[in-house]
Amino acid sequence: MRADARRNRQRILDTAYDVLAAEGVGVPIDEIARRAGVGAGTVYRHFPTKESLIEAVVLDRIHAMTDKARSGIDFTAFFAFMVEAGLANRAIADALASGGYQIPADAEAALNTAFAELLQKAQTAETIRSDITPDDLKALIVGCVATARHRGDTDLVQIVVDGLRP
Amino acid sequence: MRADARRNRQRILDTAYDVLAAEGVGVPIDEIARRAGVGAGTVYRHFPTKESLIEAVVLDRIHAMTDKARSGIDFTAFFAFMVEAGLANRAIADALASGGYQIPADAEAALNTAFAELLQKAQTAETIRSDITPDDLKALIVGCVATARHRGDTDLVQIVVDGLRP
DNA sequence: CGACAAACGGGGCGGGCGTTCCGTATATTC
DNA sequence: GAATATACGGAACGCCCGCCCCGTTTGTCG
Repeated sequence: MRADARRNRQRILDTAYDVLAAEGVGVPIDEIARRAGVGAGTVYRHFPTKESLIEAVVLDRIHAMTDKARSGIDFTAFFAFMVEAGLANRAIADALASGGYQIPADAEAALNTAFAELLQKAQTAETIRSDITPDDLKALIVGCVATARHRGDTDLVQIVVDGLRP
Repeated sequence: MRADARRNRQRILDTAYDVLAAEGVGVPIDEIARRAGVGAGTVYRHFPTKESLIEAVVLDRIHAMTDKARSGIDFTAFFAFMVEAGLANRAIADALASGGYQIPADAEAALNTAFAELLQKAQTAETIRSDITPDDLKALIVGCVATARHRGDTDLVQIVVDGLRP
């Protein structure tokens, strides 16, 4: 692979990350190309469809979330972290909420596992109600992101966390 | 106004209600026109823009919500009713969540007042934490709709309601 | 029934956006 | 430095959708 090609690929990824986080998945490819200082054709050479570009960007965030869940973080803090991530990154929120973009199965499975372990630990420690499932939590996070976006802050997340106590 | 014009106007409104509820605001006007059995031109004669048609449909729902709030309903039931309404009607959910479509000021004010009174009563009766504002509640409803849509049911709403107790 | 205004329908226009194409430029190799 | 493969940019294409236009139809009224 030529050096300029590799450089451009990285520039596109970095720019796409910023623009998608700020604007969400509705942003035109031309806009990402313009801000990255390349032509639209160059974007399409590296990522065959718009969807594949978004997938590449989202995948990186999924990995970050998985790492966070495995880092020994406390459950409540992780919940807050996820909501912050959704609030800061419209593309992530869209991808999680609508399910329109499918994440590679192994990456999603890894996140799910790390996620379930964290929940299990919190339930064993009786911090969280035992009748909550990982799927429940994902749905609640999606809801908290919507709430936080509507309000502009994450203050109300505490209410949901309170409701999760045994 | 000619009889056929009035009939068509009503058909368009009824159809738009169904289609918007099912598909959300992204649905093309042509689709609404087709299902109503009229041409697109006819839709635009009655409603000068797409936005004005959506507004007309949403306004009707706002009135229904206001009536419900004034009906002496119990707070928790009203909360559930609002979430159900958002779940059943994507256009309502979009309109509430994004704020992209502005509702006539008097209709919105009436809903807000009825809403605040209901909350006030619940707080006086010590059913709901006293530090919650009407705006907080609206944001939480938006979040519950997102959660419910993601899950397909409203089971998790109880968690938020639990978190609202004093 | 006839005349006229009102309403209808759907083809068409314009703008936006995803995607492709190709003439040009540049990195690499010898 | 020449030859070649690789990559670049942005014009162009096709599709979708909101909105408009106008020839045709239909309701209304004397």
